Amino acid sequence: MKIRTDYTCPLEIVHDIIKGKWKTIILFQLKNGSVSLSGLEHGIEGISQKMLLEQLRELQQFGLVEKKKYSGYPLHVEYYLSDDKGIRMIDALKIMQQIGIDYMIENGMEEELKCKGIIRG
Amino acid sequence: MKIRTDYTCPLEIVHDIIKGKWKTIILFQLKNGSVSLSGLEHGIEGISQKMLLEQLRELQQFGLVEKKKYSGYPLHVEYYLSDDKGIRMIDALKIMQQIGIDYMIENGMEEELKCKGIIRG
DNA sequence: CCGTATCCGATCCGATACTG
DNA sequence: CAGTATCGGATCGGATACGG
Repeated sequence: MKIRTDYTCPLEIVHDIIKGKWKTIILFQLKNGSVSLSGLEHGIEGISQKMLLEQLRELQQFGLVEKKKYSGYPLHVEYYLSDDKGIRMIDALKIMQQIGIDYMIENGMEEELKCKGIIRG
Repeated sequence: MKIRTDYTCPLEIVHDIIKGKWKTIILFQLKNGSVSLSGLEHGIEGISQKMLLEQLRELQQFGLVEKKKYSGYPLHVEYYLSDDKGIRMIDALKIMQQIGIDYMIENGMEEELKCKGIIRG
């Protein structure tokens, strides 16, 4: 993805930052600290390596995620949220997640939440 | 759009709620009170009527937006944010908007913001 | 003014194969 | 373990025409 330089509205950027099937999930996976690529791949059910890397690259370009490489073999990198934009995006996503939880409860999908340990049974 | 009933993760819902090019912008247009369809169409540059109606319908299905019809001619309806999910989504979007503003400032797009009156020049 | 339907190009994303 | 490249089906979104 080529990053645009002609945004005229902050919400356009917001859309580009979070669009796609996986970005919000990837960000949430990072909210408790840095994770390796394979850790993310393992933690996110159904994602392909291609999508994971592609979306991580975009999140880095927008300054929400950073990467640290450790030298030596086997290769090892860690992805983590940036102090400013990344952390604040989590704050916003937590509000949205609660909206999603409410929606699930209102629409009879409470059991799935209990299974995942998101709410108490 | 057929609404799913098999969500297993609240963030999936979040994604469905905000996905698409226009949803965040539509929600923001409603943050100061109810607006008619034509008002929205006028206020959102570049949106087609088809997309506007389609996205409004989805936002209603997720419980973020509600609609009131006034009888009489010419036909008149007003769209507005729901007290619970709609308002809270705006809280989240405001945080995200600020991230977008920061991004624009950091990347030399400050002038556009001043033109729109989002920040002071 | 409000809302629906269809056509069609652009984009997204999953599968797969390959490199360092 | 980390990352790139390509192909093809599914979905998105703009234009346009039509109906209440």
